[in-house]
Amino acid sequence: MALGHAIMTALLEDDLSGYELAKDFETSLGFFWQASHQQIYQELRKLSGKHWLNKREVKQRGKPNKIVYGITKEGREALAQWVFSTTRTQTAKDDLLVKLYNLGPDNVAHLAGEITARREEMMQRLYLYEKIRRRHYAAPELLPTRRKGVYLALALGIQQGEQFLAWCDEALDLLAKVET
Amino acid sequence: MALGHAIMTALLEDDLSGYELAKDFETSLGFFWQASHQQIYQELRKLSGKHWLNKREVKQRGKPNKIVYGITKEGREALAQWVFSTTRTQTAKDDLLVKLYNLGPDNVAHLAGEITARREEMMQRLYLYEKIRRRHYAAPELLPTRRKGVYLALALGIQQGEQFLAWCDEALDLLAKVET
DNA sequence: GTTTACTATGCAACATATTGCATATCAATG
DNA sequence: CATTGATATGCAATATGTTGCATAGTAAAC
Repeated sequence: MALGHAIMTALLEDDLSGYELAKDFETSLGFFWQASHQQIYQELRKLSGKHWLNKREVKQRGKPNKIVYGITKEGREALAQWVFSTTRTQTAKDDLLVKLYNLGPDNVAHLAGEITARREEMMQRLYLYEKIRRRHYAAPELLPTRRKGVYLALALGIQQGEQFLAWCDEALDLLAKVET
Repeated sequence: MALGHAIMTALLEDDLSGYELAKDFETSLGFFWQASHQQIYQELRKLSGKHWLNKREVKQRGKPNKIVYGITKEGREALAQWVFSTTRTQTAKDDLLVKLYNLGPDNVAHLAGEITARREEMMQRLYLYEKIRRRHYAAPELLPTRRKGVYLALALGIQQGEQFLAWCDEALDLLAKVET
């Protein structure tokens, strides 16, 4: 049950509501783990049922009230234990690559379009993550331990992202020479 | 329903049984799309129910008989259409990165171990994929169109893999300096 | 003052994926 | 001749994830 652990990880430093978590999962930790709000709300109820999270309602002005969750001592312990569990190697599924196996004169243009769109998307993500790195992770060796872990995740995201951009260029180049 | 399309893609050139598909999905196309045999058998029945695949039993000596599936004309058409469907951006979930967010003096050693194991795994995959590239995709520009697509998928796998190795080294280096 | 957008949470149905088990043939090992 | 391992397919239960919809408050735009 990794989603639960991802959520608890996100709650290590700040207490957050489901809505805020869902937004976070679109950025930051969400670079490595995505989840929709439906999943998050369900999981939050499960986790607080296990007493791994506690909740409290926060009244707001100008906005609907929210339910803010925090990680409990039991939660922290469960999370710490989970880190030691053996992880099955990641899944890594990507429609685009399956589609590429079906490359043909009729769909080159479409696939080139998809690759271009992905490239754009990745550029935007990279911009965001580079900004975070420059601001908070400029000197990784000097960071407190936990932050070093976050830095490494970020570094992988950035490096893979840059790699992906280079691949997009190579792919678009090759596709441009395909006869339609 | 991308699993079905991945299966049909695998059947584009050869007719295969569920068992053979499951093995294939551990290598080659499985680099980009993984599925267990249970999933594959179920999906095969669904697909032949839709007449996108046909099946025939093949009697074997020294082994149990097998059911071999082939893609039908309707299947090819559905697959060709699917390529034009818009793909939601990939999910990309990885426990290891979530775990890294939990880096601490108590678990550095364990996480370094996990990274080392991943590195090993990737080395083996890379060896396999480099071999395939050298043998079949040495001159990408000269390949027939469909093969160019396969080449690009392979190239991405290789490049991301090499990138990952470099990251592992960086990570292990940084983790080695963490006080336990 | 009505529409649009953002905040905030939730249900229900369905699709997909995982886990554990069951079955059966045959080859090779010991 | 009993065990192990590879081939080959399948069921059932559970877990996880997606899609579509519903509700409701408030702010800002038009």
